[in-house]
Parts: sequence; structure tokens; C-alpha cells
Amino acid sequence: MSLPHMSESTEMYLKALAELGDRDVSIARLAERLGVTPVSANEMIRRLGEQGLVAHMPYKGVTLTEKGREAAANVLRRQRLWEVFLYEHLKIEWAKIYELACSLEHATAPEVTEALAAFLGNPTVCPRGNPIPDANGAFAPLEGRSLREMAAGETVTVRAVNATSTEVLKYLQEKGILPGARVTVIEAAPLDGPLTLLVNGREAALGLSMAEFVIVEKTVNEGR
Amino acid sequence: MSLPHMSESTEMYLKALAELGDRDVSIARLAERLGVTPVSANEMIRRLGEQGLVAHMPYKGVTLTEKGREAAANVLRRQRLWEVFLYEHLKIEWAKIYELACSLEHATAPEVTEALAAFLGNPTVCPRGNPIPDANGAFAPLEGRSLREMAAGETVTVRAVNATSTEVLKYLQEKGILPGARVTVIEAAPLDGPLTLLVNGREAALGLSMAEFVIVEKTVNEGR
DNA sequence: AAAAATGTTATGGTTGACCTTATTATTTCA
DNA sequence: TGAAATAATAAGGTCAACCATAACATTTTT
Ligand SMILES: [Mn+2]
Ligand SMILES: [Mn+2]
Ligand SMILES: [Mn+2]
Ligand SMILES: [Mn+2]
Repeated sequence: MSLPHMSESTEMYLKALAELGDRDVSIARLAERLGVTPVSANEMIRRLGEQGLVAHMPYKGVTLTEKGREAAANVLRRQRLWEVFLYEHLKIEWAKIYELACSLEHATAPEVTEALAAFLGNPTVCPRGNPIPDANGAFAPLEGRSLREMAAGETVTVRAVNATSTEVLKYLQEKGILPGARVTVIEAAPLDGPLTLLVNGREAALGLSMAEFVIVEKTVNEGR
Repeated sequence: MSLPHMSESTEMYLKALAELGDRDVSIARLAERLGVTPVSANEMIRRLGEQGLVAHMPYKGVTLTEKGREAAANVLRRQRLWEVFLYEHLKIEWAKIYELACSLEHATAPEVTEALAAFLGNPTVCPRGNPIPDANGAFAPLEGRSLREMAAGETVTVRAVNATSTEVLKYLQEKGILPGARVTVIEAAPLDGPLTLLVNGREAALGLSMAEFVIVEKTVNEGR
């Protein structure tokens, strides 16, 4: 077992596919998230297809194979374990841990991954609220809906933040939109305009493309 | 300040030069340590020269510039801090930490380096006995001589192990040739033959190319 | 002072992961 | 049902870091 070691680029493609929902992801969306041109993403997807990691149905999208899904889960595991370490032990700012862990993930041997997990007490959730796959790649897929879909008047609890850009994460951090936060939608502007939110007693504006990456649950009546 | 980010390859060349003594290192030796051909090392050294990181005097050797020395010290800092973490906190086998830390070192942002150092309590020595440069690149160059130069009858204390191959480190670990160990040279075979040592009451044979990487100090009479 | 060994440079390749600028195919929408 | 938008391919490059083989230069040894 244990593949001959994947390149950083390969791992990032697989991880991005997993983060984007791992079925029928358009190459354009993938390219955008990875910051490459669609042509480049297309080439790379062809290579990944040849290695049996993804299946590409032209005009439909890219889907991880079982092999690809496992590899992607392993990257997510490393990423999120490092996030826990950076946040809990090194006390690094929440908004920065994604990017910093994203470098470390590719340099982490299986032995280090497992020792790190043990050191951290086998956490199952990262500081951004996302589940950490276990050593076999299994994890409970995140429940909840995107904040983007919420209507005015609804009050929700933030479960996870799926954004990856440090800039976006900084904005969310400043506004207090972190896992566990209670958020009320005051207004959803028309024409795909921004949401106006109430977070921790303060108002915050949030564009839909950012709201998309905030995963929430309807707040069940659990006392105030 | 802070360079535009060096490639892993660049960092490894600089680190190897620092480990090999950082003045007048022959390209052949460098190539050997890095596992590339002399021609490849030559090309790379030309590139590093263009970037002002090394100076190459043909037929004399390669020497780090001040800029190169600083960059190399920073790589060593990251490498050795990770070694401490892997050994002390993740409880990874001594012989494996060099190689595992050697991957992590290139993926470690300055912010992580400094937070890690603080987390570890700003250690000044790694588990292999080598000094850890401070944030400015300063460190006490290792005192002591190579075990290779010792004559029969001498008793020495191991200060550091400069080997990098996991295989070699495993051998040394098995024989107990670790920092702090008391070693007596029983015999130095002629014709560059192996040393016979007494370590922890047991005999061990050690070829000169391995002994070269074991840095020792004459044991000062400090009790029996 | 040759010869041998060692070190350097020249040439020409490869590979992965990018790029741009067409061109062509498909889907979606007016 | 056509036109527009979107997606895919083709074609030709770049760049870093490797490789091998061969020619040439210097140093070391005999
Ligand atoms: Mn990454
Ligand atoms: Mn390394
Ligand atoms: Mn060339
Ligand atoms: Mn081509």
C-alpha cells in the first residue's frame, strides 16, 4: 500500500475537489480555487485521470474515484491536524492557520501524522469546524446549510467555515463569524446583494460569496 | 527583508553546505550528500552564485556568502526545532527524526518557526546534539573533534551526530552511539579500517565514514 | 614531466506544472 | 432554433531541477 508519494500539486487538486464537494466539480471552479487557468487545470485533471484518482465527464465535471477520495481524505486529515496544533498549541491567529497548515500538510509523513494525532488527543474537528478524517479516511460529512441560503429573520449557529483565503478568514474573524457564533440574519439584500447580520450584538455585512463558505445550523431553542 | 521564498532544492543545497563546513566545500562532496550528479550540483551552484548565495572558486570549492550563511542557518533552525518536537513531543524514534524534520523544514513559515521555538522553550540543542541557531542565525559552532581522529585507548563523550541518512542513524542508535554516550576506542584497524569501540559495556564496530560524523569531546575526568 | 585522477563546462535531453492564444464542441438561453 | 456563453482541446512555450555523455582544464601523483 501507500502510494509512491504524491506531488504537492496533486494533493492540492485532490483536496480542493474534496472541499468542493467531490462530485461533479466543474474544472472552472476548481481552477479558480487553485489559482490556475482552466487550461492548466484541465491538463492536470487529465494526468490525475490517468493515475485513476479522478474521473472527468466532459461538460459534466470532475469526480474523485475511491482511490482519489481516500488520498484526499488523508490530505484533509493532515491539514486539519496541523490546524489544531497551530491554533491550540502554537497559539497562532485563527485566520492564518489554514494557510500555514496548507504548507505543512504536504511535508508530513504517515508516521508523523499519526503521532501528531495521538499528541493532540485524536481530535475530530479542526478550529474551522471541519471534521478530521480518521486514519482510514472516514469522517462524518458536515451537517448544515450554507449561510448564503438563509432568509432574513433566521437565527443560526455557525458550525464551520470553509473559506481558505487568509484575507477572507481575517474578515470573518474580525466580525466574529467563527464556529459556535450565534448569527441572526437581519436583511438579505435583493439581486444577490449582501447579507446584513447581527453577530455578538454588532452588525456585519457579508457578501454572498463569503456567506457561501459559512456552514450553519438552525439554532435549536436551547435557552438564551 | 525576507526573501521571496526559496525552493526546497535551494534550501537543501544551502543546508548541506552549512553542514559540510560552509567554506571550500567541493562540488563532488556536495553532490554526493545531496544524491545528485556532480554536473547537476554544478549547475545548481551556478544558479545559487547568480543569486548571491554562494561563491564558487573553480577547483577550490564552494563557500556560502553572508546572505547564504544566514539563509542556511535559518533552514538549520527549522530543521532542528522540528527534530526537538518530533523527538520530545511526538516520541518518534531518534533515528528517524532527521529525515522527517527535513521535509517539514521547507514548509515552515517564519511565524510558525518562532511560535514553535517558543512552544518548545527555545531549545539550543537538537536531539542529535547540534546547536539550534537563534532567530538571527547565530549559534555556537559545535566544539569537538570527529571520532574518526581518535586513537586506540582514548575515551570520549559523544557530543553530536552529524549523519543524515536514516540507515546510518539507525545503526548508531542500535549501538548506543548517541549524544552523551561514553565511548572508548579499543582498536583502530590499520589501512583506514574500522574502529572497535566499547559503548555501554558492549563492543561495536564502526567504519571510518560513519565515525566521521560522530563529534566527540575528550572525556574530562569527571568521576568514574 | 607525463600520466592519472579529479573537477568543470558544453550539449542535449526529460519531466511536471505552469502559461497564452487559438479552435472546436456543447450547453444554455433568448 | 439560433446565438451566446461556457467548456474542452490543440499547439506551442517557459522554467526549475534533474539526467547522461563527452570534451576540456587543473591538480595530484608517480
Ligand atoms: Mn496545501
Ligand atoms: Mn530538507
Ligand atoms: Mn541545456
Ligand atoms: Mn505541449
